[in-house]
Amino acid sequence: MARAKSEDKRNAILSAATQVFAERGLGAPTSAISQAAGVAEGTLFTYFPTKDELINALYCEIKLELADAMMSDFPRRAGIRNRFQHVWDRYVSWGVNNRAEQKVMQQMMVWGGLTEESKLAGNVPFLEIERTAEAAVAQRLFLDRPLEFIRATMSALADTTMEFMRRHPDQAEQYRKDGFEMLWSAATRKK
Amino acid sequence: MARAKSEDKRNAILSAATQVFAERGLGAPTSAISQAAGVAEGTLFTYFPTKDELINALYCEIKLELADAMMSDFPRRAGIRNRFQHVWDRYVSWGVNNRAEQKVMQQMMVWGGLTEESKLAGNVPFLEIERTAEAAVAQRLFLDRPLEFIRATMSALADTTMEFMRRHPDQAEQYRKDGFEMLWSAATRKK
Amino acid sequence: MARAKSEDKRNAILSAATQVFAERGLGAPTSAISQAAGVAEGTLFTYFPTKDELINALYCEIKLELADAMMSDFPRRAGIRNRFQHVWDRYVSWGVNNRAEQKVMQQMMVWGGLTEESKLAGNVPFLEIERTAEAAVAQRLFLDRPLEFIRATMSALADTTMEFMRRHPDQAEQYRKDGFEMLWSAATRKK
Amino acid sequence: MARAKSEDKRNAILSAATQVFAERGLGAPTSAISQAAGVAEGTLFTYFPTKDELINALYCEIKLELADAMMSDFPRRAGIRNRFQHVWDRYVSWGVNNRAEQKVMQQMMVWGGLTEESKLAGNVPFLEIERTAEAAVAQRLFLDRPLEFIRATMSALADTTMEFMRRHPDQAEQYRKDGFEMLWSAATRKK
DNA sequence: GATGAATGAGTCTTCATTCAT
DNA sequence: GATGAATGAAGACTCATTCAT
Repeated sequence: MARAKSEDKRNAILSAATQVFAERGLGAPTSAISQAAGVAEGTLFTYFPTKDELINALYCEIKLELADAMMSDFPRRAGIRNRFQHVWDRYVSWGVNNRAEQKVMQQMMVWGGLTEESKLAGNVPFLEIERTAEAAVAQRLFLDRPLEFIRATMSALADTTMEFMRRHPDQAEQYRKDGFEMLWSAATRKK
Repeated sequence: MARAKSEDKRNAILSAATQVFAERGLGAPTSAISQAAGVAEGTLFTYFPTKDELINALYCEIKLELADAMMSDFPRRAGIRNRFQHVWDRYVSWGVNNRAEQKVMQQMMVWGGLTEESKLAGNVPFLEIERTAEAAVAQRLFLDRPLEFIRATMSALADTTMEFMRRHPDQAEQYRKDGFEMLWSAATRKK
Repeated sequence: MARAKSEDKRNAILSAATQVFAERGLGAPTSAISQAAGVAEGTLFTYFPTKDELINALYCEIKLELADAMMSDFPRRAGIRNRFQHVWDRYVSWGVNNRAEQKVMQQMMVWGGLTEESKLAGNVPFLEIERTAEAAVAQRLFLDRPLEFIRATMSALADTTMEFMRRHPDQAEQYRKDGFEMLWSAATRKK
Repeated sequence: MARAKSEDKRNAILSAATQVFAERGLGAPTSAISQAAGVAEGTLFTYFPTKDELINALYCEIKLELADAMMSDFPRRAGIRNRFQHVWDRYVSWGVNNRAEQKVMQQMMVWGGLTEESKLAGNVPFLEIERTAEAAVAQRLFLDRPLEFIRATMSALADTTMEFMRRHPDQAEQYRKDGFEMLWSAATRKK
């Protein structure tokens, strides 16, 4: 095979896309992305045949990155609360430190072009959390709600929490803790 | 005087914009909107000088409509929990019954072009809720968090709740109640 | 007849058109003109059925005004040089004091839409000058060139002269005199 | 490297613009130009980012072409009269043979969008004429008028002359000579 | 007659995608 | 594979003109 597709270039494009989309929205031109990535306009299309596929790929990529941040050192043997606490802490930290990624994520969620395939792929890395939640439901610790509902709730509370952590960096730690307490109160069964 | 600018036509355009944006995103062409509204392409621009201004106007309009739905019959004299329950019920009902509006709302929130003016105007009708929340904080019923944080949390939980009410209409009632319990648990101080 | 067309309004439109065209070129929208004239957009079209006809009418109007400035007090009985001097002085003075009109004139001359009719009508008031020139040619005082050529030359030299009078108001008088000398030297036969 | 920007294509566009503008005025649509140039509508904009910049570029181009026509074989060592005669002859010949360019030139002069930069660039090639005129003034051959005044006069007389040469091709030679005599008489000091 | 909202063809410009080099 | 010029289908917006009031 002649010159192989370069992983570096692919990453440069995804990374540029993140920055550009975060600043200008998903409507930003592909030319802005290729420029930011330091490659030619046409090159983008040898890595991603269409803009839509680029966005879908970026979605999966960010989800993977996020999963990596959330799930590394996941305390499989710890109690349920600690496992959730771990996930929560990692999630909001990631969001605060990766604002561009998080902004783009939000835009992708209201965008119309995500394929089912991408959505599914994006969820895979979070199965372990689902399993933990299932356990919590089984133990009658959590309300018996669909897992998706729990995930959506966590996600929503986390977004809000991140926003305030960013705005008030000096109280970030407090917001993170409070946020988790809110989540925990919301999710768990009252006696 | 010549034909006066018709309130009907203005509404037709805003209404068409809601449907079109909900289906195709804010990137949808203005021509699709004028067509859906049954007016000429140019007419749209006699009512809204630019697409951005149309979107901003639509934002204000929907916020107003939502406020109307939420705040009518607001039980000013009831207890705090009842007042929030009222707001919550109205909000999620509105969202379920006005999916297009709600979808467009979500898109506008991640769009980059809302003016500060629009944001301010959009918040005015919700001042009474803010005051109720202030009272709750003062009574040490709610955690002492910024009002904005409380609002954002409510908004986030409501969006999630609506989504599930729509997907499972037969359990809609249950989701609505549970959602409020979650909100209440999240917001109030534990003893 | 019901309300007659108002001469005032017609004049207001022509006057506004002069200012607007001078500032923004003949491409300026008719709406800018009607606004400047203080009439409704549609009103313009009851006085001038199309934009082209407005421009043509304006051409005639300005030519008439110019003729009036140039030919009033024309010294019919004076010598040829004095008669030309009179015309020259009046012409450049008018141009200096009516910059907008003169600017619009220049634009109309390179515009493609003047009708033959307008051009003819515009020339009528200047017949007396032509006749003077004819006399000068007959007396072998002027070179035997077409009258049009003489007029064009005068016009060209005058435009240049005006421009410099405007730029250097303190030497305006000098430029006017010199300009005439140049014209006279250019037009008359050398011995 | 990919296809390089083609000088040919750039020229085709400028050339097409000249024809189209000459026939329809500067208000002519860019689409008419790209069509006349045999390129896609979008291509025009890879060579000239806006219509205004196209017009400015065309202005510079035509001025350069004109300078080339006027200044080649310029008899630097000849007497002042001969040097002017050379310039005059070349100028009017160029104008007669390049009517479209000359027409467009006239339109550009009354257009509002020429940048100072373009105006300056357009004048550079004519510096040698300025120097000749300066010499003539120094020798007290020419009236002591600003160089710009002399240039404007020459330009004005030349435009008139060209017009008549075109209309009466059989007497073109005569008009050219007479025109120069007029210019010379106008410019030089009377004894 | 006067008004100004309504119209829709026309304008400049953008941009995802293709393809010659 | 990489490049960036070429393409042409949109898209937002303008404007001369019409016509309901």
